[in-house]
This record gives sequence, structure tokens and C-alpha cells, in this order.
Amino acid sequence: MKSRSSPDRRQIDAFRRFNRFYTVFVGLLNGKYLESDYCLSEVRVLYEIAGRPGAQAAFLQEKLGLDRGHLSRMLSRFERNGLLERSPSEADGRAKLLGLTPQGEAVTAELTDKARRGMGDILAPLAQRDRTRLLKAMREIEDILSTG
Amino acid sequence: MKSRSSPDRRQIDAFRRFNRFYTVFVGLLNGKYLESDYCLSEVRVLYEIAGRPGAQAAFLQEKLGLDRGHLSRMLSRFERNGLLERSPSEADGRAKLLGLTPQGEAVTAELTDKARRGMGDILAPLAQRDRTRLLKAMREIEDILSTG
DNA sequence: AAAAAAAGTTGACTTGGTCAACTTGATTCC
DNA sequence: GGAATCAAGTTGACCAAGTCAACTTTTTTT
Repeated sequence: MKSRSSPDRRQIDAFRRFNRFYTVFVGLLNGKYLESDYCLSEVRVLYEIAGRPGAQAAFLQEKLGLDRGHLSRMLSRFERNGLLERSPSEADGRAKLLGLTPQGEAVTAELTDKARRGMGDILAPLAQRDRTRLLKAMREIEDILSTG
Repeated sequence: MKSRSSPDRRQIDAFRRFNRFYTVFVGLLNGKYLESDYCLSEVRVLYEIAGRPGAQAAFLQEKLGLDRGHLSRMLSRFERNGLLERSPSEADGRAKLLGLTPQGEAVTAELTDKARRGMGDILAPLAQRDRTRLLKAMREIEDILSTG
């Protein structure tokens, strides 16, 4: 590995400032789209199931880092509220396959919509030029941090 | 106000993607520096008191959006653990002025240190050029989003 | 066939946080 | 100046998210 100078204090502090800034910013967003009966991990679970119908709990538990019991109860609640169906797996008698009901799909779509509207409201007052700059900057951060 | 075109779908989705990305990223960071007995709001409270010795609870409660009762108990706990002193205000008999004890200062400094080290670890493997790009992009996002 | 492991459920518990009632001291406003 | 109102802080009751461990059932290993 190539030897590199260590980061200086000014850079580290600017980094921390951005994190504080963006944490608050995202907090506001989430506070907004969490105006919807569902907490963050519930939303993540719904999205995940929507994206992979037929997944099983163990997979979600692993991927999202949730507790078994917690997830089990959450899924029961979803089922009770008509958002989710759990059907026995043919391949494995222990497992249950997860899938959203039409109502579950609708709720998930509504959540996505709300999230999109939230973002749209933030972008709307910006000039087209600033939107482009913003998204380019975001892209750049993703690139740099994810290859690092 | 100048009329502007509404943001398009691609931009909105790129925005959301960045939010997901950065939420996970920050989550990892926090997971790291929350390896320290203190939860996020406790850390914020400590930082706030460190930055404004003599502040009173009502101010913190307002600024950080915490519940009165929750904050009151948190401060009691800090006091019990020797991190905090609450002295009666001369100007207002109801109020108590908050200040960190030397031990409280030490804990806070240690937290800051940990946070800095966390950031440093992320910046370290990057080339100097990428660090500069990263921080410039962050700066740009702050600028655009905070003036909007 | 026995032992070990995996999927899921359940109960007991911890904890971060909310809500409302209450005490005490400061303001307001006739 | 005194009654009504309001603000600062404390306390108790409560909630919901999340953790931990025990248990059942089915599958895999050997």
C-alpha cells in the first residue's frame, strides 16, 4: 500500500462538522416521513420485503442487523395488520416466506412517495444549477467513501 | 420569487440514494463512537454544556428538542456520576446553572477525541487529493442546503 | 440414529423517551 | 400589592423499541 500523509486536524474537523450538519438534516427529513406510524426499522423491513418477495426472516435479520425476537414480533404485527403474508416454505419446514399483501404494497408505495415528496420539497426551491451541483457533490462523496 | 422548474425524478432518486448511503455510513460511525456508555443525546448534551458553561436546562431542552423530564433525569445522572455541577442561579431562583466538572470535561474531551479518531481513520487511507475533493463536496452540500 | 445447528417464537427485561401532575419561583396586569 | 398566570425543574406512570435467553421444530452433519 502506498504511504500517505495522515489527515490534518482542519480536515477532520470539517468532516465532523459535515456529519453533524447532515445528521440534523436527515433527522428533519426522517422526522417528516416518520409522520407515518412506522419507525425506521419497520420501514427498512417493508422496503426489503418489497424488493425481494419470498425472502425469509433470517435473511432480513442478517442483512438489516435486527434481533430475531424483535423481527419476529414486528412481522407478526405486520401480518395482524394485513400488510404481510407468511407462507410455509416447501423447501424448508422451519422457514416462512415473506411477501407483502396488496395493502402492504400500498403502504410501502405511500412511504416511498412521501420520502420522494420530502426530497422534492427540498430540491424545489433550488435553481437548476444548484441542483446539479448538489447531486454532483453527493455522487462524489459516495464515490470517494465507498471505494475507500 | 423566481419561478423554477420542478425537480425531476432522477434527481430525487439520486438524492434519496445519497441519504440512504450516508445514513448507513453515519450509523457505522456512531456505532463506533457510541462504544462509550453514552447515547447520542447524552453526547449532544455534554457537548452543549461544554460549549456554553452556565447554560440552563431550559435552553438545552429547547435547543436539542429534548423532553423536560428526560433531560432532568439525564442531568441528575450526570451529577450523580460526577460529570456535572448544578449551581443555583442568582438571577432566577427557579433556574440552575450547568457546568461540567473536571471529570466531565475529561469525559467530553475523550468523546471528542474518539470521534476525531473515527473520522481520521476514514480519511487516512485516502489520497490527499481525494480528501480535498471530499471536503470540498461536503462544503458545497452544506452551502447549498443551508441557504435554500 | 444421535448430535449439532438453524428458523422461528415467546417471555422477561432494559432503556431511551413521552406525558401529565406537581412544586416553587417569577411575571403580568388590573 | 395581590391574584392570576406563566416558566423552570422534578417526579411518577407509562410506552415502545430493542436485547437476551430459553424453548420448539425441522434440517443438517457425521
